[in-house]
Amino acid sequence: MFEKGYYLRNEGDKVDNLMDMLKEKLKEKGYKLTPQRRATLDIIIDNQGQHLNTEEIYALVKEKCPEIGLATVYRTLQLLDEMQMISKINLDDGCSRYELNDHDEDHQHHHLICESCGTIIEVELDLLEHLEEEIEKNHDFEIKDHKVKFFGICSKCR
Amino acid sequence: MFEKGYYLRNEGDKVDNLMDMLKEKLKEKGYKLTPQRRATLDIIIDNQGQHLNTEEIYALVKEKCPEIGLATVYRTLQLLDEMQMISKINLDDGCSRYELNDHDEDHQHHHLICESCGTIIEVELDLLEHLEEEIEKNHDFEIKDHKVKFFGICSKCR
DNA sequence: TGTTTTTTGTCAATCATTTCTAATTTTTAT
DNA sequence: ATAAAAATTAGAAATGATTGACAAAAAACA
Ligand SMILES: [Zn+2]
Ligand SMILES: [Zn+2]
Ligand SMILES: [Zn+2]
Ligand SMILES: [Zn+2]
Repeated sequence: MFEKGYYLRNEGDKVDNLMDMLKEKLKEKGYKLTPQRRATLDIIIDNQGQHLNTEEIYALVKEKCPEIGLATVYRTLQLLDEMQMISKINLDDGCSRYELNDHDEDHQHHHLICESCGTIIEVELDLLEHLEEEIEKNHDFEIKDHKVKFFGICSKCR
Repeated sequence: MFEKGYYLRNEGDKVDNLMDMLKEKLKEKGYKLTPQRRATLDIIIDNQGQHLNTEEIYALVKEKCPEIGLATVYRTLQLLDEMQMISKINLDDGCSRYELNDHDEDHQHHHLICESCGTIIEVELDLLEHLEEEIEKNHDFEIKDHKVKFFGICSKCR
């Protein structure tokens, strides 16, 4: 179900694997894996689960790659999104956030957002697949992707 | 399950009903139902199902209320959202869109967005309630609201 | 090596949204 | 009713995330 070579043997392999995946995807479109692009993906991998926004990513990338420009980070994030390495998340807080894509198709996750403290809890929703089948039948609509957010109050805030 | 007086006898009653509802909600918070606020809600009611953005709403409101300023429309939409008369929709097209809330709690709808032609299809998802119960148990998270979007290709675009 | 293509950094422009301010309307107190 | 206080508004300016322009740098090509 997944390309050969993408099974991980240990944690260290993970970055290499994702980087190789990116390299391949870029090559398909005639793009190159530059140090800036490498550094940006590195930061997102290192901060998995963090839902960083562009400025935060920029600040972190700058530590390893001080000459990088903000526009490059914007361009790179857009590219990584197109290559489906990352996903853009909108929390209605006035900026775009990003997270590493889970390349295991069985485990797409979604977000519980606490309206009190802002905490983001990740939740896996396999159940949504049944819903999708139903919708595809009823509306003759071919579903490619979905975004689901739940708003409420987390356990700490009660 | 719903306050007395909010059952509709005919179509004409609908606007009055929603307007009364708004008036009450505003009064609770010490706000007033001004002509500008009235005109803005009117337009949203008249264009139910349209998912208008702020500029579009501004243009339509201006026809009936030419002296209104764009900033007032922004403020009013924010207020109507707070009062839960309307909902903000984000389709990642660079602007906020709004739609009238369905005040029948059994029929919250969600959106199928065609990635080819941009058509928005509305779909009712009662099934999501089971999911919510599950999540509330598993994550000890009190769900107040949710936003669900499905992306794909509509029947016309295939 | 010289030429072309891609990518980058800087800086300016864009554009949705918010803030500021003085004027207007509404409410409240006298 | 009249004056002071509070809320709301229009219009202009400011903000802030994102994008575009462009010349320089890096990489691929011949
Ligand atoms: Zn919380
Ligand atoms: Zn996440
Ligand atoms: Zn379509
Ligand atoms: Zn809708």
